[in-house]
Amino acid sequence: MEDVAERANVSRALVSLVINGSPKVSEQKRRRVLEAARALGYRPNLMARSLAQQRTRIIGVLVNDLRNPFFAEVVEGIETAAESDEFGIVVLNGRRDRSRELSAVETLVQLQVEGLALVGAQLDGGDLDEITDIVPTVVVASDLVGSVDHPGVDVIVTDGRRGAELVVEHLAALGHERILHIDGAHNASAAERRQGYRRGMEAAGLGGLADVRAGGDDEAAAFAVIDEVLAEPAPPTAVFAFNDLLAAGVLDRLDDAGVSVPADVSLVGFDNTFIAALHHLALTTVNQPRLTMGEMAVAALLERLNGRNEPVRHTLEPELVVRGTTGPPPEPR
Amino acid sequence: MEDVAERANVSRALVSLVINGSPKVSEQKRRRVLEAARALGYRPNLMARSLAQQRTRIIGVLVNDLRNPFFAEVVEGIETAAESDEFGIVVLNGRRDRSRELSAVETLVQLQVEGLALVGAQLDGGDLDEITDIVPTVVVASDLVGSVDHPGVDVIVTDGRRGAELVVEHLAALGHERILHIDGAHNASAAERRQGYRRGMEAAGLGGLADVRAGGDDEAAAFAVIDEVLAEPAPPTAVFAFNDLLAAGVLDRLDDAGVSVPADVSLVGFDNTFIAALHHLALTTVNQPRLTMGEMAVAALLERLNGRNEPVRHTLEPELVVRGTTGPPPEPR
DNA sequence: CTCTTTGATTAGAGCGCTTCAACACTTTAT
DNA sequence: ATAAAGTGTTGAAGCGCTCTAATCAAAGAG
Repeated sequence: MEDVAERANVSRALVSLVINGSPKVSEQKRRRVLEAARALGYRPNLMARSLAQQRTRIIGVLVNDLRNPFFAEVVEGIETAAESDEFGIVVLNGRRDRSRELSAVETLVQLQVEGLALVGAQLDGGDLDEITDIVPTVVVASDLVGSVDHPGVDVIVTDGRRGAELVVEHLAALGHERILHIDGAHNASAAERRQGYRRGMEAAGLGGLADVRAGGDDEAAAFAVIDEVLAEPAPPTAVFAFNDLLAAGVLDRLDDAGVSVPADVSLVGFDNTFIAALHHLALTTVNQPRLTMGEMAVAALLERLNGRNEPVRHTLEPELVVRGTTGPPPEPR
Repeated sequence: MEDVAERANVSRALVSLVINGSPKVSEQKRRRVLEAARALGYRPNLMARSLAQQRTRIIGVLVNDLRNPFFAEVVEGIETAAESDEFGIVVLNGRRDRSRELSAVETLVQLQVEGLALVGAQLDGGDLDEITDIVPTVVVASDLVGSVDHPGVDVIVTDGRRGAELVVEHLAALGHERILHIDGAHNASAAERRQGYRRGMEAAGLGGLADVRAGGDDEAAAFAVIDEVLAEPAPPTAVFAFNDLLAAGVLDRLDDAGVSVPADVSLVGFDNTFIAALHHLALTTVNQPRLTMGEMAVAALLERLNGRNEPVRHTLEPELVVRGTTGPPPEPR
């Protein structure tokens, strides 16, 4: 910067003004400065700028698992929205590990991000106690334990309970009774969907048949469960998996076992990722409006930055997407 | 920091030493400082630290498209490797748009990243001319035009030419002659695969039948092409798609048209993403060792930081993964 | 008891930028 | 003419940290 100033015969202060597009700089000097900057290949140091300005215009994003297309798309939504408000984002990947999530959040805070978006995070409310008085935080696509009454945390979720109910209603209407739920284990939205599943079963008069088994968040987690239930005397006629990835795993395993879908067993996923839409899977699933979620997350953070102080909670409506993996149960023999 | 120093009755310098784990601090003061820091909820400001230290320990990652699981996994590889060398990464998403890539690179440079990893970038060599004298750069999973003889750029790629040849060899061996290639359009590795396809066709004595059509990088791009070729008098008996996503789109469209795979048409993808492995697709494809690629990318950057000056180029071997979408061509009627 | 050595601590400059108050000009009003 | 107001420019302080060189205290050597 020094060099640029010298070359353009102006002060460092003026260079700063030009770079930041201040209106009160004469056209002549502006040109001189810009030219000098170009000639020298000058690039402002964002670190120094942030330090001096006391703001970074960066939103920190912690994402549970980048490999899950659902999260990747939520992040794209966040990025797009942030961009149009002149914010940048820094994405850190928790890689399905809670302790990594914790240290990632710490890193983001130290980076002085102005807002924190936790996408599908597994943290619990307590982990955030300190954080939230420092930086506005929004939890997206997962419902942290304890975040409910956390005054510093906004929440953007699809109503997982309702989504799960829709699934059960759909399956029950088709005539299914033994509906198994393979859950998302430690995954943050697992509890909610589990609860919705249970409620749905009760509502359908199938409360006694409710059966939840521990899954996880990717295909592999499904294998063991499927092997297990197929060996039982009365295997389920329908499976509701925590998400599409898990459902894809279920589908694979059922395939291996020679069980056909939906003739023998119906299958439902969650998230409506592009995988579900592939014709060869044609997975019945529950849609979450991911781009909207990303946008709302950014909107919530900006409102906080503009002074809002009460927590906000947006619950979006899930939508059942019926494709080819659900049908009536097989005739009992 | 000031406050911490005061509370612990020491100088700011000592606080710095403690925070950075310097060995020459008495146990007593270390304790005092740490306690004061905890009590005050002190968090070092990474911006300030980087500015003072003149280093960031950050590797900038530009990724072509986060929604493509292939790239997401390369990024995970990079992140893992970086982490074990005590580097952090900042991921920016080009979202399939070259101008966005350009500005993302600019942002990363201004962020003072110590290394730049371009994953699947569409930039061309010229875009990087200025950049590479500033920061070590490695191009991963794509071959930028002009990067070949760019002394400041390292390259980590799977041999796309060879991969494409493997595909054609496989199809030709099965008896296919009319093998269509739907390419990756502007995608950076498209040219290489196209070339490999052409060579493979020549080698198999099918040079005259080589047929390349413009695709893109996701499912949608495939639709138009499939509609087009199916309407032609002699449609292909095999399709080699630029990547798995594209192949999934092809599969969908063939399905719609009542064309069965592999009985009527064989189909091959590229990348061996988890999608290809789903039993219901069982896509024959070409594997790229993505985690290894990520690791090698980081390794290359670190070598640069340690003084290496000649460019390095690692070409990894692709591997054909035969699954269920390829078989002999239908008997001519 | 003084002199050196060693180890622990600190003052202060500096990292690259922004920004505020002050300054030198011009222009307009009086 | 002079004062007031407006423009464009600049010097210098300060953002939160690190790090070198200097200082101080304690221990060991002579």
